[in-house]
Amino acid sequence: MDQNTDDVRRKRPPERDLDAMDRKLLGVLVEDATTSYAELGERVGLSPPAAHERVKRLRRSGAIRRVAALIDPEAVGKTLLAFVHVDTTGWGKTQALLAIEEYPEVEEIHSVAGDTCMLLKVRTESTHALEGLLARLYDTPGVKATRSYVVLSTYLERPVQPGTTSEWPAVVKS
Amino acid sequence: MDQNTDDVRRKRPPERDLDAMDRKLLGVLVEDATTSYAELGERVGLSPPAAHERVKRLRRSGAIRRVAALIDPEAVGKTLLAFVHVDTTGWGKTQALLAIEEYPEVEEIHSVAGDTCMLLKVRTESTHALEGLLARLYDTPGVKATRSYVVLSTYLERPVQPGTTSEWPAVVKS
DNA sequence: CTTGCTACCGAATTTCATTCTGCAAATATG
DNA sequence: CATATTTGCAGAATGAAATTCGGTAGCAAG
Repeated sequence: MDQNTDDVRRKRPPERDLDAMDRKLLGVLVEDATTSYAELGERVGLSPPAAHERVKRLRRSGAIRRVAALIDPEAVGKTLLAFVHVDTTGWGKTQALLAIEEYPEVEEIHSVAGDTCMLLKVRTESTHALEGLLARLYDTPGVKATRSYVVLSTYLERPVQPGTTSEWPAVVKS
Repeated sequence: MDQNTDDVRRKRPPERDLDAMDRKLLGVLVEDATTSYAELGERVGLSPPAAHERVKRLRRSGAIRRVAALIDPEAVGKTLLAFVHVDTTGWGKTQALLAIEEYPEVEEIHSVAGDTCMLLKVRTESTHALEGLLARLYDTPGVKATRSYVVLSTYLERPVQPGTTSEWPAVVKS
């Protein structure tokens, strides 16, 4: 086998679909990724090495993007959360978008269908800092207008859930 | 000095402010929480036990809420993301809110200031599933109206960042 | 029936998290 | 100013966990 440097993962995406066992593993790891493989295996009915093997595959396949420490925004002074709708002059990878990506207060950037173009999730230390961000936005070429929704309380905020088997009964058989 | 029951850290929240070193540690752990303490220490200029000690404190103090596996939504079939504005009849911990919290598609619930009451971030497998969720919302007591913004592309999506020292020069001296 | 492959288990190995023991600087105390 | 007291850290020792290593059962293809 010549092949370029034993580069194993010749095909990333088609790494087979997730089965119920994978979902269970993801369910545990989403809640607490520090769970030992011993306990992990016990929780889903697998030996530690088997659990490890599957988790390794989930990481390689990209189903698990990464493992991250989730920070309390308050602890780092980010006390203000807001959603900002932005109207721009163009679509796609515009100059405005490239600029906005660099702003550290911005956590999310989506283009949306509706009466606006872009939707930002931003976190700042104060209303004053938010004003500063908005000022920068209006100075950004391509930004026409913005509309902000300041969050008063957050009742729920959780990462992507794996979902249960019962949720996808209508799978396309192809 | 009477000591109240050896209770060391008598107060959880005021566990001292984060210094630059803590920020650096958080910066690394937000990107990859599987980093070993050896490498972690090397990256920030600390011995493995010292790094461990500080991270332990960050966990205890709540600055690190938890460590989680971040899942690729596509991998679990959640191909559709939308933000849903909801107008309700009341405020705060209403009956509607309690019901919505149970919907597995809902990732975030915020109450916001603006021309709406609540803002949801929801992820479903299809437009059809979104319709199902909206139907459930309208059946929920207290829900008056909804307005949805369907996400076409996501350009940026990252967890809470620790921020750099240079970002808070205007700290209140008290 | 044989071969090749996949997913698993139990045991062995190695790596790393965690603990322990001073030590030094900072801070408080007299 | 001198002396306790505390805090944060490094190096070594310990223990637990990740990871590796055969070996086996189930299954599809030849």
